[in-house]
Amino acid sequence: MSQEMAAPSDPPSFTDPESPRGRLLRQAAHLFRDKGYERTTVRDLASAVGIQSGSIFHHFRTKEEILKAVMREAILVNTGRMRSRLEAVADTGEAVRTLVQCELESINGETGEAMAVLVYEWRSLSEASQAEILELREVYEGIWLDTLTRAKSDGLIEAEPFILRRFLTGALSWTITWYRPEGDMTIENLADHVMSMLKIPPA
Amino acid sequence: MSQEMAAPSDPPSFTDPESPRGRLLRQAAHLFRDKGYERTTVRDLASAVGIQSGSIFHHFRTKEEILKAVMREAILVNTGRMRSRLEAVADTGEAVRTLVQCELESINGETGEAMAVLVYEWRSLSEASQAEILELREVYEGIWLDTLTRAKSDGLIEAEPFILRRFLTGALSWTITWYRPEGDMTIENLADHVMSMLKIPPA
DNA sequence: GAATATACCTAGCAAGCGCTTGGTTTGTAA
DNA sequence: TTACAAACCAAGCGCTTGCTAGGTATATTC
Repeated sequence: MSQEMAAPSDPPSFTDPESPRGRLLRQAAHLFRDKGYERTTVRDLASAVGIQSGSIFHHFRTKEEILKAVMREAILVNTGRMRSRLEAVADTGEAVRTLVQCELESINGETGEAMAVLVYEWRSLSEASQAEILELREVYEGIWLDTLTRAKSDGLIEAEPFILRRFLTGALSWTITWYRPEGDMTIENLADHVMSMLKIPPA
Repeated sequence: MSQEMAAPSDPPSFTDPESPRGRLLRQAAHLFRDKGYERTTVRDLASAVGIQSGSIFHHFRTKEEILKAVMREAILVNTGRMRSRLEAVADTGEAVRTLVQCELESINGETGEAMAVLVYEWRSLSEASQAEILELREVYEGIWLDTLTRAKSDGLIEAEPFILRRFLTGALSWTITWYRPEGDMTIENLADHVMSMLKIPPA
């Protein structure tokens, strides 16, 4: 006789990538990015990790919860990395560059698929989940806005921090559609291009 | 006794917005943008235009063909408008500004919903349809690239036209997520911000 | 006034979907 | 050895989906 234990949902921290849950999240990010959330079935996801479709629901209560978890962990990882990189930086111009570089890495590095899912599959979240994820995003955006505001009062940039951040969000996130890390151009080169567009001189 | 006539697919030109097909396309753009293509059912679309779900297939052979038509007409309309506006412009800097302004209007004006669908629902097209739409996009992108290349050889911009165009694509298309035409900022203001970021002086 | 085309309706099929249920296997630790 | 939880399987339910079939109403054209 077996008893039902509710599938766990929001762990306090990151998921171990080698755990069954971690492998599931990685494959989910890949499939959701590749085919879109709605066009990815739980059967697709299950066979990608080599289990039966029903077994998914031992790890997550619903399909949507998988999507939410993918987004959640992506933001948490990238907010954390941004924070720790900023600690080593005093100069404001250098701080802006650090943020640009971090965001390019988020988008084009290991968490890239999850970040793309975050942008493209937003509407597939319920309103409750959207609010939950939005809260995490606001922490991330707060760091950006603080830094840009400092750059403005230091006279490094002319534009409104709000508007500049929005142009940057678009320009940087769009790199996922065309930038190929295996090509000639490095992420550092990319960041250089951005910085020269912003008229901020190298530190 | 009724005989089957295949539903029409690609008309030579634009669809009359007042025709049943036109109304369907407008509602489709709206719903696809609002809820996403996959989450919009033919029943949703039918009831939005006030007909039965089966009647949709009198006008389009498949649901995907509706998506394709939405994208097709959006590109055609905007390529046409861009072309005609450029005719009145000689100065290269002014030409760049015209393109920026046109694209902002495409994204935030009447065709905005269709343009958003073009960006967000790309993966819902079959490969064959993707190729078809890509051909139309390449005409549009050709105009951009010609103009930016001219601006570069005139010394107006420093960046590679290819890369600059990509940054611009991202930054401009992202405006749909935050810019509100009914607010204080006009599209001209927005274009001004972009031009100042590109260091191109007013004509 | 017969023929034809357009625009729609009613009813429903076949397939695919997320998810549930009840159970088995495997690993860990007392 | 027994106890127990985590990880998974096999089967399938109930519902929604895109789409089809066969028919009707109305307007236009010859």
